[in-house]
Amino acid sequence: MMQETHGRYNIRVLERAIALLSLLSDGQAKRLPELAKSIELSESSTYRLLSTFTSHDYVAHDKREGGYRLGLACLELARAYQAGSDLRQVALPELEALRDETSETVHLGLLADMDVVYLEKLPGLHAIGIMSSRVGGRSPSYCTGLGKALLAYADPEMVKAHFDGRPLHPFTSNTIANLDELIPHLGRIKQQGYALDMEEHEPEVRCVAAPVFEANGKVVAAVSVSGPAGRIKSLMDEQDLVGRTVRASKRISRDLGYVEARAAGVSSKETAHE
Amino acid sequence: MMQETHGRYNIRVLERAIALLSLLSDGQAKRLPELAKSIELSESSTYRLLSTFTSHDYVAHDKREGGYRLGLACLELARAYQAGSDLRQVALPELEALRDETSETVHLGLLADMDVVYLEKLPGLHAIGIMSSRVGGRSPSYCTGLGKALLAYADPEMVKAHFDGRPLHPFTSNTIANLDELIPHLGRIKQQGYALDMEEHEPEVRCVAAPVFEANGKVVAAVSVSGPAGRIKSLMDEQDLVGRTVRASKRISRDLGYVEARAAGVSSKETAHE
DNA sequence: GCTAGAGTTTCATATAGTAAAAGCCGCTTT
DNA sequence: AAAGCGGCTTTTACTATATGAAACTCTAGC
Repeated sequence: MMQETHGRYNIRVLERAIALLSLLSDGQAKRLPELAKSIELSESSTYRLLSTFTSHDYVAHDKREGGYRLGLACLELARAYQAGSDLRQVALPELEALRDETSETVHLGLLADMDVVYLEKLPGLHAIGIMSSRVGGRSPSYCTGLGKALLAYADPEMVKAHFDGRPLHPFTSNTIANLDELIPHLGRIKQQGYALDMEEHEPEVRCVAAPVFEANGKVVAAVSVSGPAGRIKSLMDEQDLVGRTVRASKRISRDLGYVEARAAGVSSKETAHE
Repeated sequence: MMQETHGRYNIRVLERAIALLSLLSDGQAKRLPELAKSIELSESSTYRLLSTFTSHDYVAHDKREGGYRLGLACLELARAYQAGSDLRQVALPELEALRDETSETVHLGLLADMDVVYLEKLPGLHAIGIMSSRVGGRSPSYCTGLGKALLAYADPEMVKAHFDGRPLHPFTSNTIANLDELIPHLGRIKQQGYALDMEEHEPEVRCVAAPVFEANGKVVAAVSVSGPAGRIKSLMDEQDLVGRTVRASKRISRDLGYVEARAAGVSSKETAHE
């Protein structure tokens, strides 16, 4: 009657159970009393939640240093999620081709709560451990190639509403840390059909990104190629990196059932480009 | 009073909720009536479970083809699990070094229900998409390098009990598909400290694997290098692949706090080899 | 050996998950 | 079109079951 966490007719215990998983999602082992306090539940009840999770390996009790952590079943869930993802299945061959063409790191990502979440990462040949992104991990959207490509096609009102008031942290001197600048910038990205990240998140790292459309015409994901500023610049100048990236994203879109230019009037207003 | 699913004092709803996730873990989208039938719950209650999961993105409702799938939160959980895993953190640099030395695919895995589960995979330079293993995925243990290295150090009674009666599928003509052969074979692996997979799971694919010990002396994982039979043979003959693999696994063990030869009598019987 | 703090179990009570039933789409069928 | 169907959503009344308090165990530290 006060804290309407989410949804409308959800099951309480499950909500709390999920809250527990979220608490454990920072990777730190946590003790029972702390967890109980955090989800505002008695220790005995919290114990039973953890216990249930533990017997299914979603949570593990760390004998060594005490406390609870996430368990192996979490990994297995993710593999299952990926196995069931049409998008990933369809995109993978194109991503591999793009990586092979460029030798740079290729990402597939989507927007979740206005953050970028990485769905797939194919490390470039030279970039073994240097890129910090991880599949399932998040990055800010307003200052990354993937993020901007996705924001450009999101509902502008939603974008404004989300970032309004929220400070845009200027990671580098190139970061567009101002909503009034960002909005028209996104407009331009939508016009041209691709986004660039000119060292806006990390110095010396640049990136080219393009949106992926699903059959209903919505943008569901984006593809990017990123690497050291110098090499990305060369690839853009000499190898048509932008074109390659856009073409890869279009092939994925096509394989998802998207048809680019719907010709005549099936319904009244389609492809309302600008 | 009849079906004691697991544990002793677990929370019913959570058990059912977890059962739902398991059902969805084959990647196929499933419809409400089917799910309800499978977990033996009314559709309305099943709906509320799914609904709760959905509002937290653990489950997604597939508009296109109908039915429910796993959601994005599953991916994010896995990333969190990996972030919190000491083992993975410690092992990663060594795995990278091993991959760079050999240019072949390197795996880190552990035993779960007598199967191998992959914790990490670093694809070899030449083996882009050819190896089917995925992080979080499973493989049989009795016919893989990782699996045999792990089984060799597991409780022999457990191993026997698990495989007894269960047919060992002969994937290739080299597969040890017989428990009476397998047990002594595992004994030899334990003696020599490493395992070989001589095309026992897939033809033309060989593998060298070695166990990783944690501080308390238990084997928690294993490391492997695998690739095409010819290249693996060359690496073994000319580059001491076995030695490299064993040394990498020992470095990881050391970094986990394991001390190889405990000298004098702390307790009565330590390092009870054989 | 004693204390403290984490983890575990028990039990009575009321909360909250349950099934049934009815309503709501978006299909296909007639 | 209208009717029928199947998957999904919402409501309601009932009671199974999750809950907190309290008692208990276990380990580690003083």
